[in-house]
Amino acid sequence: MKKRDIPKETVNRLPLYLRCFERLLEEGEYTVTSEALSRRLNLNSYLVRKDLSRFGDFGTRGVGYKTRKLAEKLRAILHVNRKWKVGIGGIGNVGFALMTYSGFDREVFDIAVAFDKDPELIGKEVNGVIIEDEQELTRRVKEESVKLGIIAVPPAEAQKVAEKMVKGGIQGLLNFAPTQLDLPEDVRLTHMFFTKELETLAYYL
Amino acid sequence: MKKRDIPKETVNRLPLYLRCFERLLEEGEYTVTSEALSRRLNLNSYLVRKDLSRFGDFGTRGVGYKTRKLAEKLRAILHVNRKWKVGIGGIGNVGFALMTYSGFDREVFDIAVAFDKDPELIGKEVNGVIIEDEQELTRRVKEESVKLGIIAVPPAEAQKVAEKMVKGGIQGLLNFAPTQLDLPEDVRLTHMFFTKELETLAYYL
DNA sequence: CAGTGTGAAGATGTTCACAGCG
DNA sequence: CGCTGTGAACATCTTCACACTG
Repeated sequence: MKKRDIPKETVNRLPLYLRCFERLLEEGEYTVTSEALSRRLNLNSYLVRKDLSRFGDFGTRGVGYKTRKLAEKLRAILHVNRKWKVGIGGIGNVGFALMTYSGFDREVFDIAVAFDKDPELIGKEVNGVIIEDEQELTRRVKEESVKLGIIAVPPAEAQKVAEKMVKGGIQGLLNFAPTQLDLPEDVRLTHMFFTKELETLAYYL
Repeated sequence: MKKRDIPKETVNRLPLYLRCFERLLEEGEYTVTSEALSRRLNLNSYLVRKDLSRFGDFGTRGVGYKTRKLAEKLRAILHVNRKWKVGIGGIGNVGFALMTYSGFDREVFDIAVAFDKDPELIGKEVNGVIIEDEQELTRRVKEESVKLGIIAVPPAEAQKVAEKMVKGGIQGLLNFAPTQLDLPEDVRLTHMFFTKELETLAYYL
């Protein structure tokens, strides 16, 4: 089960499968076929089977997949069967929205620390978390063993804040600033860049 | 220049190239080589050249690309050399953050209409736009010829709101609700799903 | 002669057909 | 008998080598 052997496209789909199994469970469906799954996700059933089979023989021939079992397996594979502390840098509109976003499961992704450089914001509480001084970022992230970070500062400061996070021991970063970051190879980096997505949409219209 | 012939991965990179050319222009760099571009974007220079050459012979052999010319070409290719009206459904934390987000160029993506079903919000003004009743969505979107939409409502309502948008003539949708949408083939759909990205990061840690 | 543009080779990802198990 | 799991075929995307040109 070496991570290098799993296509990254497959990994990108795992959260979709997980969500689907969780929803099915809520709906009282205890088994599901690859065909039914593929219809829900707008994929091809061959692909669903290939993806899931990469991690083990989870299905039952002639029946399909057990929703409860698969949800559990996928949570383990994705490491979301535990709590991850998350640190946010920059509490502007985006940072604030993330701190108060109700879509996260706080038992999995727990926003434990938040930073800004604005003295007006430092010390304020948002959704149970006190905003701290950005100068303390590295120290506090290390202290709290935060491993996941979110960059929500303006583009000009993104690189600097990202470096502070990495220095604090952060291993995965979600970057909301519309700028490229130059970080060590071993730091996992994902971009969320609204404008880029709108531009891509505009291309096709 | 049929859209079908351009790999979608290339299209996904066009906004990155555009941003890079714009930045170079600001920095006073009037030409740039594929090699220098590729270093900025963490890509391979062969790929940069292949991507750009799909739309025409934009480069000058022995020199590189002219930043101003390429920025203009890319804006034309992406159709961001004009104003697009954008409609937002759902003014919760995410919708509000988007309405006040400073990263959009308002001359390109202009949030023209915003909707919510909460009577407390309807009639309020956010960043120059008055929030309207969600019941009016289809009519108003049609009236204003809005072609791009953003879904920022809770997942349970996303499908319904998306259908209203499509009925109003919207052709491209950016969905922030963590749920699959079932829409006509000809509506372009992109998902922005924070939790999915965090889960993918967690997988690799 | 430096740097683009491009056909061909290579890598990655998806679809298919069907063997094999419950 | 139905549905999974999987090698093989196919499609897509990236890298490479180099011809070509300003």
